[in-house]
Amino acid sequence: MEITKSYSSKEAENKWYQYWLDKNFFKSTPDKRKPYTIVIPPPNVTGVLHMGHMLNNTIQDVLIRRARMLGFNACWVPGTDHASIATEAKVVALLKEKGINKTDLSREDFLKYAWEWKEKYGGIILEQLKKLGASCDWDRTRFTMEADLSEAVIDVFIDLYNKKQIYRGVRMVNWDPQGLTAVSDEEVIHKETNSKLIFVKYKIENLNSEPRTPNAELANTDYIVVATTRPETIMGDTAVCVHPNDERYKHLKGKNAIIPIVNRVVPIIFDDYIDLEFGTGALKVTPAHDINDYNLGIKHKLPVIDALTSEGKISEAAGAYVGMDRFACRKQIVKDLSEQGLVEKIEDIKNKVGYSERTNAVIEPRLSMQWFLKMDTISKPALENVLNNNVKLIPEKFINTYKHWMENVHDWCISRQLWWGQRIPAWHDNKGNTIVCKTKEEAFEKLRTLNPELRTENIKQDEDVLDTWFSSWLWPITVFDPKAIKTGFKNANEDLKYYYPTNDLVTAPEILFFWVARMLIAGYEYCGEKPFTNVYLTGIVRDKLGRKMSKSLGNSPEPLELIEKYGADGVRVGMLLCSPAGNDLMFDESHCEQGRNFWNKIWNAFKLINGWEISNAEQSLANNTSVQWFGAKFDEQLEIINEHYNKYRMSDALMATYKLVWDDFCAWYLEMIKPEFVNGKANPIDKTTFDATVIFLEKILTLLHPWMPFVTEEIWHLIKERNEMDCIIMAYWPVSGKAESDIIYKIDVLKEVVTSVRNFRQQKNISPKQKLDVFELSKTQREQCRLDPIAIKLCNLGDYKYTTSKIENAYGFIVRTIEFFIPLEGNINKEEEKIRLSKELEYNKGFLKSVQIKLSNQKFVANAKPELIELERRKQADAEAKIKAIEQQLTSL
RNA sequence: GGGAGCUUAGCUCAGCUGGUUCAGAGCAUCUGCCUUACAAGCAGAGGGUCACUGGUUCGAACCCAGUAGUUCCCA
Repeated sequence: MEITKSYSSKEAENKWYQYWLDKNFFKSTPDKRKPYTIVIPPPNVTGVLHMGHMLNNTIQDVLIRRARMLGFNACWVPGTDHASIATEAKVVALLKEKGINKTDLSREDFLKYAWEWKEKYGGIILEQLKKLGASCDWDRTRFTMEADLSEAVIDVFIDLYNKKQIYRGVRMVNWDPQGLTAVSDEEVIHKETNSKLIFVKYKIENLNSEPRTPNAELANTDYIVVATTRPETIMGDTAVCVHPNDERYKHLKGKNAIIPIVNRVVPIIFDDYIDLEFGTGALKVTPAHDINDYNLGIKHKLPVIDALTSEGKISEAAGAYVGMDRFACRKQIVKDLSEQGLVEKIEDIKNKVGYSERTNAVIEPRLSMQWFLKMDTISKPALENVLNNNVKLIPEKFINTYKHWMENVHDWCISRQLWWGQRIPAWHDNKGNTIVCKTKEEAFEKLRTLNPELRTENIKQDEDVLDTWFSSWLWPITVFDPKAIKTGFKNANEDLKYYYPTNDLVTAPEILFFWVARMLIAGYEYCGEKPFTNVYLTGIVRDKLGRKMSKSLGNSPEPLELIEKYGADGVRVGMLLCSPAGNDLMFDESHCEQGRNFWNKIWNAFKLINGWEISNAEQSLANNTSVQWFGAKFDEQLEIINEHYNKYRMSDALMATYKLVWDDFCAWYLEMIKPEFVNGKANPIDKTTFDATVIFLEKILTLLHPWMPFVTEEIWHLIKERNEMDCIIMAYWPVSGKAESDIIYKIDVLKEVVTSVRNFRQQKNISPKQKLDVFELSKTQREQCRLDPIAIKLCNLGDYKYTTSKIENAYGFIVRTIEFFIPLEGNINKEEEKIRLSKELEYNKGFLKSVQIKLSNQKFVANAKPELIELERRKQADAEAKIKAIEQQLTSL
């Protein structure tokens, strides 16, 4: 077959991906084989492929392709989640461009737009994954908001409500004033921020009429100074709090303070919650706007004044600055207080401020009515089964973090004030009754027993939708059988019973709690079984400077452009070469370049083999040896590679494969058997060796396939004509024979001899074309002489000879304990040789000494394992022999 | 403030049960080669006080304690 000079990745990628689809190779249906299952972490439906996805999905594809080759029924389920906040924000923005306000639309109309948007733009990312080579069963593609998955979510809500695990209450929540919704604790990112700490004077009511406390300095003032970073909430203050043991403020017991600006009188309260060291030791208490103040407020029965609106503006209740934005107000109020002489000083401080993960708006603690899931009991199995290793986190270091979180888990705020999502199945009547059930009709029946005059138009469904994670925590169940929530796991469909629990989950540590922990919870709750066995946590993709790659920083390469440039295979290899599990990876394009160079190398190896002419000549002893050696080497490395896979050491598995192919196969094996050129024409190769080599090539291609699916498939089909279903994607993973270590050892020695000769050439500046003779000092002609022709070929030797005595005027070197000579008259600089040999002698003497020290140490001999002592003895003997040889060479100079 | 992890060659990382002079790999660098598969390549070479200080041990990159730097998680 005519082979193109270079491999066209783009052409091959399109061709083979389509071919795999056409032949349904990604498809999985339950059968007699053992399943191997992965559910994709559903990317956000609004998302586009970024480097994190590339890493994550490449790993999944490597695992699934290898499992397929190992003979498992491999099933990788793709899909997307509906991402309430992100999607709603996108749709709102799009509508705004058209001049439409969300508030002008009915819920139904808005959802119509949202679905339109989803159909048109959603799920681009799944198409992009195909470019990467992802072998998902696309027929199984799921979306968290499709009808039956949504129904499962609603069923879960009702079920948990009936089990009294879900409750509704007024709580302090993390409010996103831009997204106009509550977000969960996990969606708040705390960032260190430079802030101003304002010291504000609060006047004390009627202090002057009382006798002054003489020994307290501060008591001489008629005000108390409060330090705050949030002066705009002053209007919501309902107390000032100090520590009961604080000498500075003892005289203020029973007094009131006057809130500046609004001149409201509030009590001064005493509580040991106060940190004496922070600020002035006096705290303004704003129950509506700080969780700690809220708790203080409950304890001291303080009123709550909500001074901010949902949009983060000053509310009517504040009584001043009404309608002003919270940050504008902060500036204005400092200015106004200064003018009134009420600001004592302003300090710069660093504090942590919460930002919304979705909108990046500063989170506002806010009191509101929300739905919560109790986490204390329901989360127990999810913790236990990680601690007892039923579910493995890889790497293990994440168990600590996981344990800590699960032991201190907070109730989960599951309601969101949005429209895009599953609407909470709760129904409220006009008398304040609430019923949780699926339909309005059902709600009517139930509510009427509480409220006999009820009319249907007085029933309103709860306005909120559920947190997106409240859908995706069911993902490993509902992708297979959405009805299983209702029917129970025992009556689940064949798919769920076959594929569940899944095998591996590959995801980012960032969502260990958001998602992984909650899937475990749901899995145990609804299937009585874990949803997956292994959780492989990838690192975060960072740039060379260690910054997280992000759109806003603009430091992320465009994944599809990388694929264009280096081929999907090159990018896959590039990503995985530097990605230890659980550790971040510093991505650099040069890794992709290395990946591309790698497929190029394989392509060329194929081209070489493919170009050979075949003869019927008998196989030479040298070729026979070479074939035997690579067979053994392959088996040896295959076991190592399998071991790396089993321990999820992906980059180690890749590197071992890389070295087997590049070093052992290309650099050594092919050079050993490569036919020589005579008169400008390559000799033919004997058929036995050729056939063995093609089998080796096929075997290394199978090892490479999970990493580089496209180039391996391309070469697979160029090797020979194949049946249309005979594709490498479905080929069997090689089985390791018993690696024959004897031949490996012998070739290792040979390699050292070859390297020594090459080194000699380099040092002496002898052209590779000039033939040299090598003498091995040997009492007997050893059996190893079958290797000699290989050495002759690899070093371009005139001859490989044996000698029983030393050769004068020759360059000498020692491999293991064998002495070699390269005679080269007039070209040996004795002084140089002496220096070189002396260095070697010195090294070996040092080595011998360290061994002797060990062996003469009574405690070592008494405590160390016998094999170890035996090893040390052998080392001693070898070193002594080597020293003797070097000394003899030195004297002969 | 509480907790966890990390620190090994210029860079990115291995080093699994403490035991070869154990200090490794890949990339990068340097030197010599356009040797009819591959310059996206071949052949060689250099490069490190294993963060620091103590301790345990016959023996420590590895175990323990402390210090520094750094990252992450939680509040």
